[in-house]
Amino acid sequence: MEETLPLLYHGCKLAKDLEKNLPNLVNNPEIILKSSEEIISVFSRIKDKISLEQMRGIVGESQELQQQLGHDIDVGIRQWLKSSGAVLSGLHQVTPGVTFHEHVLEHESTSSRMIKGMQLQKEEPDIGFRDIVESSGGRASGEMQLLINASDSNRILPRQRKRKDSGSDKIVKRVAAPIMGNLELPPEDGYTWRKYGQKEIMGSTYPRSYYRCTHQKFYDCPAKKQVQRLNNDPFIFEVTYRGTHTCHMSSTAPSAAASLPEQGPTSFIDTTATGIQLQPPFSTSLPATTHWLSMQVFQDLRGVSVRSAVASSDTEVAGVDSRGGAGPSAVRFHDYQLPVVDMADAMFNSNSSSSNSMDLIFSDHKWDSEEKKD
DNA sequence: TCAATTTGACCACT
DNA sequence: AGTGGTCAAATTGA
Repeated sequence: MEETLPLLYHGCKLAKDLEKNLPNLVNNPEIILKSSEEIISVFSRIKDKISLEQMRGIVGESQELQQQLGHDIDVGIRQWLKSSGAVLSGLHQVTPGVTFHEHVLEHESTSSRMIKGMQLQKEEPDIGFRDIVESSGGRASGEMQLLINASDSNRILPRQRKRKDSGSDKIVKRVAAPIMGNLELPPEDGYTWRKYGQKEIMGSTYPRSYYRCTHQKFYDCPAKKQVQRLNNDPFIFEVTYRGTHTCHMSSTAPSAAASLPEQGPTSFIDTTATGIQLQPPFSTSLPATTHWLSMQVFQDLRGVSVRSAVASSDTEVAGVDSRGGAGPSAVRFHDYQLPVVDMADAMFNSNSSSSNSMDLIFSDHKWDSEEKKD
């Protein structure tokens, strides 16, 4: 963990340098792109390291340094949030996200699968969730099919139920609860989900919630997820993903998302003719006309999520959801992501002389080389 | 009015 | 028989 702190400072310095030189780089998108990629790479490494440390912490090691790091970042982020009008409330101790992957093996009991299949993310700088999924031979979600026993087919049933999907891959993630807003709500992951059930689980203090993709009806999207709080830490959600989103594949589908939750934090910046388009680490179900900047990098660092105070472009979060921000899902979405204009303004708006947002974010740190230029 | 959530019941699975 | 996943009617809210 000790080595993470200098890395974090390094990443912050890179971001600050970019901000400082931005006026000179307006006509050099290539340099901006390269610099941005470098920043992302650094923070990605930090995230991986912290996730690994967090995993170790869960199994018993000290989290003092993480808390110290978290405090340092948290102070700056809180100031920034205040400056950008975000609502801050209910701050509590959170633990940065821990990523697991479970490749389910057949003919094993659920509990044994949970233990045997769980893989700690490798401590390699740039390995993403996608790598883990692919290397484990993840299968398509088409396996989530309706199976009816031959003997059952003769029975007169009031309704047909899908067979429990015990054989398909599932991905288990542990994510920190949002530190703001409704703590009862599960963390957002960029997709819109519809809750279809809740169940008390034996041995669990908290009930398990069942969600399926909002677009299941229209696009036959089989993606599902289960969300459950941990017994010993109610601020950590264990999210189990099943099935792969197919809703974004349809030409008429509302999203053109390229990466799935299962495919992990392959964050990148895509500069387009219209400006900067940032790809949320856990994909997006956003229409192409909406540009968002995920706060995942910060959330993964500290378990921080942000409620956007700006409502522009907030409709059609899922494209099909004509109710836009009316539904709880959409509301939760805003707990998680910011419109890119806000974040871009915060990070790159060199004209904001009165309030330098980047300085607010990292105000508690002394930069090792340069003082802030007025 | 319509979509999302809640919740009791049903049913697959072990 | 117990547990967990899903269904669907009822309820809620915009």
